[in-house]
Amino acid sequence: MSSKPPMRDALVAAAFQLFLERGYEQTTIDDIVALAGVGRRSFFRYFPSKEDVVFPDHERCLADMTAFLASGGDEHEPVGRVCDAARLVLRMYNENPTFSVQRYRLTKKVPGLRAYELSVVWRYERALADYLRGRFAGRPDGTLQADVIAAAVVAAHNNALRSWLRSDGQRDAATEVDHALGYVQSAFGNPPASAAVQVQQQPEDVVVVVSRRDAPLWRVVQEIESALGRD
Amino acid sequence: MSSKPPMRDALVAAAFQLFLERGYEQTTIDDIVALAGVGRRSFFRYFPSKEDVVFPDHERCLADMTAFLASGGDEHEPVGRVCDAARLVLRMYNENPTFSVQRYRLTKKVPGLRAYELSVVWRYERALADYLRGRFAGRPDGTLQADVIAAAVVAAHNNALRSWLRSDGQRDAATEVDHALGYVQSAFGNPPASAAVQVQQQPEDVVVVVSRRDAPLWRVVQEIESALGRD
DNA sequence: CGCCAAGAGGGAACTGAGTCCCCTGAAGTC
DNA sequence: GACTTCAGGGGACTCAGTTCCCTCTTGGCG
Repeated sequence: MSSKPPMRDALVAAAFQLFLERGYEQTTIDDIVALAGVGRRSFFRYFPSKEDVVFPDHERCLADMTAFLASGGDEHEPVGRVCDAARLVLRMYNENPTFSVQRYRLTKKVPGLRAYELSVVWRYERALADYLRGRFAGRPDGTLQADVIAAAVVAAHNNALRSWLRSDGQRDAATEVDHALGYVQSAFGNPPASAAVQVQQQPEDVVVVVSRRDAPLWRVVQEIESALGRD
Repeated sequence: MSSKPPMRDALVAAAFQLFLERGYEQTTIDDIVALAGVGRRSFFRYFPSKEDVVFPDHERCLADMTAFLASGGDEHEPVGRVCDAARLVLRMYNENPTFSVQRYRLTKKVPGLRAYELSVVWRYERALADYLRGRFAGRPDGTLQADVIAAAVVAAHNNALRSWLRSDGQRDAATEVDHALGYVQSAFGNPPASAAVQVQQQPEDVVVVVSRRDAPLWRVVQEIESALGRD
């Protein structure tokens, strides 16, 4: 277990105090280190850039997510797995709601912080997409499907997250995210593994597909694709 | 028609020459303006930041996209509409393939440029999502669906775009993008136009779809979706 | 006890992006 | 011909981020 450096927390606290009372761009690194009572050099020891102090826990969360995805679990369904990985991010936000809401207000106002947040979110999305690419290896459009599903999961997660943040943490974050991710799973298939689909090929350039009405759409599409003989 | 300032183009040319021969971070603004034979102040007249010179045409393209989406077209199906909007971006890349490939190599290497590109892509995604939010107004999960579909369209577009850029522009960009967007439409869409598909509903919770083998997949999916009674 | 190695923290100078203010000169316009 | 206007330039300034080197502690070991 790594011991928590109090200096790092002191810098975050000092930074947010100044950001909130005078604005992000109006606060210099020197202001922060002066308030924290440390040297300017020490700031950059803990945070590689000024933006990083606004997202002090994302590095750890990203490591958690990659560890979660790397830790096997290949018996689970891939889309559900990345949805669970996305829930890890929500959990981090939920651990410190007031801080998350303050940061949300900040990033909403400052374009530079919005841009930085995008690069953070992008790394999460890459982690999910890379995992799905591994699981989809061999499928015809494996990387395409992996990228699209990862983007959809992140978008759904962020939609719910932001709606929760806008409510000042009043509503239930987990419920909102579950609902949003449910939409993605319904679109890309949370297969109940059974999926009763029968395919018969007939002559004359015609394909007949017989499907149970409640079969997941993606499963039907998969069968049609192979029946049509697309690469 | 706005007259094209040659100075702007000269700055882009000088910048890329130096970026390619010595690297992005190793090139200062002073190097660029010295090579272009203009004053340092003039650089920032045309480009608000050093990153902007790498994406000189995205501002115009984003304006084109918002104009396209704002210009009615509400008789068209929403998902197909945003797919067409995404194709505008591809068209811009395709207008200058060698430049696009050079820029791709650059952004792939320089983290700062990758981050900046994300903020550019994000603005496209917001434009698509805002349009869809308008079209989906009133639906239960309208904004959720809009955000997710916009993200999926952008991800599919970028997947195909990058695969084309990696091939040095050898493969056909339009074909790749059409295929990628077709996947998204098959997951979310109910698209337009013709295809020889017959649908018969039978009792007993079963659907039979008869399709010509060369029918476009998205069209088949559309018929299945409506046959299955999905909203 | 003295010595040394290592590492946390600090200070000062430097680079380079981006901003501000004001100057110059070359058009038009009346 | 005086006046405005505006693209362009020059130079000083701020601030983020880097580099180099210093100090102080800590702790191990002879």
